[in-house]
Amino acid sequence: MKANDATIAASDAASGAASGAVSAVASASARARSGNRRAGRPKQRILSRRLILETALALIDEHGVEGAGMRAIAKELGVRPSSLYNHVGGQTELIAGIRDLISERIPVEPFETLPWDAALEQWALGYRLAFASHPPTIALLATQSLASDSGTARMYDAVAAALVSAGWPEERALSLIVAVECFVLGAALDLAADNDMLDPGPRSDVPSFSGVFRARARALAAAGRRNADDAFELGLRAILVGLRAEFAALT
Amino acid sequence: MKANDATIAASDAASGAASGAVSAVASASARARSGNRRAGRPKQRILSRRLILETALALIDEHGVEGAGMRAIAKELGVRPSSLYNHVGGQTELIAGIRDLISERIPVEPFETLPWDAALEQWALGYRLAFASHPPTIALLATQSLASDSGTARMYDAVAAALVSAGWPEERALSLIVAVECFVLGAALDLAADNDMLDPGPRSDVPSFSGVFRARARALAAAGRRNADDAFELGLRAILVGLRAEFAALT
DNA sequence: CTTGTAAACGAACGGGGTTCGTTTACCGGC
DNA sequence: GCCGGTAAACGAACCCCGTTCGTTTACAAG
Repeated sequence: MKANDATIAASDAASGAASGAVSAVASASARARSGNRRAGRPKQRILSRRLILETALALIDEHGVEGAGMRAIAKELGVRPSSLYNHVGGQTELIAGIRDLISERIPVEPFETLPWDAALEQWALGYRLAFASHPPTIALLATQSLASDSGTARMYDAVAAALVSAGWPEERALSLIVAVECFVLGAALDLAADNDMLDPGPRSDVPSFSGVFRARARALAAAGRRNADDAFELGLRAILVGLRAEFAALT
Repeated sequence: MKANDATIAASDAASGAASGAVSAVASASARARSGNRRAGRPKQRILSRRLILETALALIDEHGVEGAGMRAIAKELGVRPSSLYNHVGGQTELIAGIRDLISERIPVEPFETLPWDAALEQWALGYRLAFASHPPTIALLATQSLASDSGTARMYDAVAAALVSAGWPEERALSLIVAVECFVLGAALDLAADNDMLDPGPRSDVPSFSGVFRARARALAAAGRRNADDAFELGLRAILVGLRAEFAALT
């Protein structure tokens, strides 16, 4: 027993009576409660794996990947960091969970109705968009293996089934998927970077680079388009043209 | 003055006399000296910016990106962490330096002799290879802006000059470069991942995925090729086919 | 010889992920 | 209806990290 138990119990009783007033700032997703909670299992569950993952994702979107550490998530949920470990195994497992959360939002329905090449295009667009909404996760996704990542596996399954039934040989389908995925992930990284991350500035030792940079900036500004989008569309179109040619050469 | 100054001085004198025996494990690149060095400027320089960067890169290659922190670099060099800050501004600057080190090794000579499409292919191969040798840096590179990154800018300059003089419109050259780069970086990430990171294992809920995974594994094992290489070659070929078509449509 | 600066050390600081023991609530069996 | 086991919170550590700051020494310039 510690000396300040009385104080804690008192403050907890107060928060129990007037909890509405104390946690008045509670937002749509459970916000931090300023009143301390005393040790022991709470009367009603506070955390869940799902809630933790979604809070983490929200924090990433708000403050970037540095603002979404274990301690930050706990703070956002009005909880001690150690409590999180009752629901998730650790940070790497948490990251895997977040990735799954995002992967599930990539639509694969196009493969059910469209021809393989058009569906592939839609898939690439959706894939990039899903991660574009959460830029900082891309590096994490890319870094970490997705061994038992069920959501992502299911996505691959849908794509693979469509490609095979469209006529692609079984042993080539996965490389095709991975190739497109490489481009999409690279494009997502590009999207996460600063829009003028390539700006050579006033340097004079790279005239050709400065020239094409400014020429593109002018052209895209006139059309009201973003740099990254232009490159993505160009690349995706090129890949699809090439894949169609490859497919035609199969028969 | 602290209480244990005598001890430190004594141990230092000993290492001065028998330093050869103490640091017998010194490898080709300066390895850690086990004998303590006393405070104060050393008689001959120990560190330099270049040495730190190269040590960091070597450590990344050996132990991955987690084994290449400030403290680890210092240990490898037989130096205290704080000493590094006399030569590099911090970790982010250090990462930028490493990236520059790698970028400089991507050959751009092909653009001087080959036609634009063949040169682009060689460039992509060299680009991927340069980062493939240092997998963990890819995520770092992708994460961090390369504003005043001179080495990389010079690389872009060479590529841009060749494309424009080959007939590509100035305002499209950069998007072309970025598109190819997206694919290459994505492929490099793929290369950094586990070779069987996609292995669905014994799951039964993703039959098509399991099917194409095993079919590819069998086919590539028979041919003695790596998964990532197959996808990269397929994708690069496709992109080049598409870009040639785009180029032909220009005129 | 003095003075300034460069380059090392060593002790801290703040913040991160994680672990472990404690406390309390609930749930299922005697 | 008690009673033990388990779940879920707390809180206090632990160790690692990047970084800063003051100190100490070597050397070079006036």
